[in-house]
Amino acid sequence: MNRITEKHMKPPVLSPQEWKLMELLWAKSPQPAYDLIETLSPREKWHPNTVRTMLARLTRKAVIKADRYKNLYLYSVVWTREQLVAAESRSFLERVFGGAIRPALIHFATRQRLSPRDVREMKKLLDENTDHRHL
Amino acid sequence: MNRITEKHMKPPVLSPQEWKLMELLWAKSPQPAYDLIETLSPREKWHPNTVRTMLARLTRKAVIKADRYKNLYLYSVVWTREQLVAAESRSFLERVFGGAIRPALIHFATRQRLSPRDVREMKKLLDENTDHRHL
DNA sequence: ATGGAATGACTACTGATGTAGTTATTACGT
DNA sequence: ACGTAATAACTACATCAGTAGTCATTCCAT
Repeated sequence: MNRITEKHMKPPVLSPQEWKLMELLWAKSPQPAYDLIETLSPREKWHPNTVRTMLARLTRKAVIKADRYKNLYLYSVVWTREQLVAAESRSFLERVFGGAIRPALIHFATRQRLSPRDVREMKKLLDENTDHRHL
Repeated sequence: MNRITEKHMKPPVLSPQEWKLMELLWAKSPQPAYDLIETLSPREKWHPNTVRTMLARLTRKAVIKADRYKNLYLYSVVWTREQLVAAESRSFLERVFGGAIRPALIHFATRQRLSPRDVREMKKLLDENTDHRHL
């Protein structure tokens, strides 16, 4: 199997299905294909080969790596969840909000009733991230 | 040209290139293909036929509509920008944050230094969207 | 009425994604 | 040492996105 693991690259944007697989690997890594299939076959109704194909492709794209152990591979993450979230967010902001965070924040803040606790937390975060040199 | 315009459907998720085209149509609608090509060919270096293909596909997907005028079509939007932003956001939240807005807000709020003005505005929005019946 | 430019329609090709079938390899139990 | 079950590897195929070439139609100017 191809094991290109070019580091110091930007993490890529993943497809919806790939995210589901990755969530499992972030929860526990490394894992053999078998375990992932065990989890995903019932939950997502994926054929075992489908899981294997996705693992192979993610490995080729160096999103995960595969270490041989006996007759099987142990798959592990290469990027942290945070790195991939950041990549996905950048891509999303770029497409939808022209790269600007402010309108995105506004969009999300106004889209859903937030509990007073959420609001308190958000305000705290906002304070911590205020740049007072600005303007 | 196919003119399925099934209304009362969920707006679809668009590709990055499609967003660029749509931005022009939201800025001015209707527009003939020619005008869009004029704008996009230099800016995005798209071949005229590429623009036409995208217009045809967007029309088939009922994201825009095409009204014949003489020997050409006038393209106009079917969905508001807000509706498409909402669809894209849902898809993004689903993939990356398991559908939860809170972690997304937190992610964006902590990703960038925000100006005091931004923070004031955000706090105002948060207050307006606090659901006091919560919890 | 006719020919040419503009426009639309159709076709094509590559790469990614989602899904899974088929074949080859390998490690382990007997 | 050998057969078999597990695993990996390879192949397949549809759909969509991105990009653009080619063929068909149509309107207008002469």
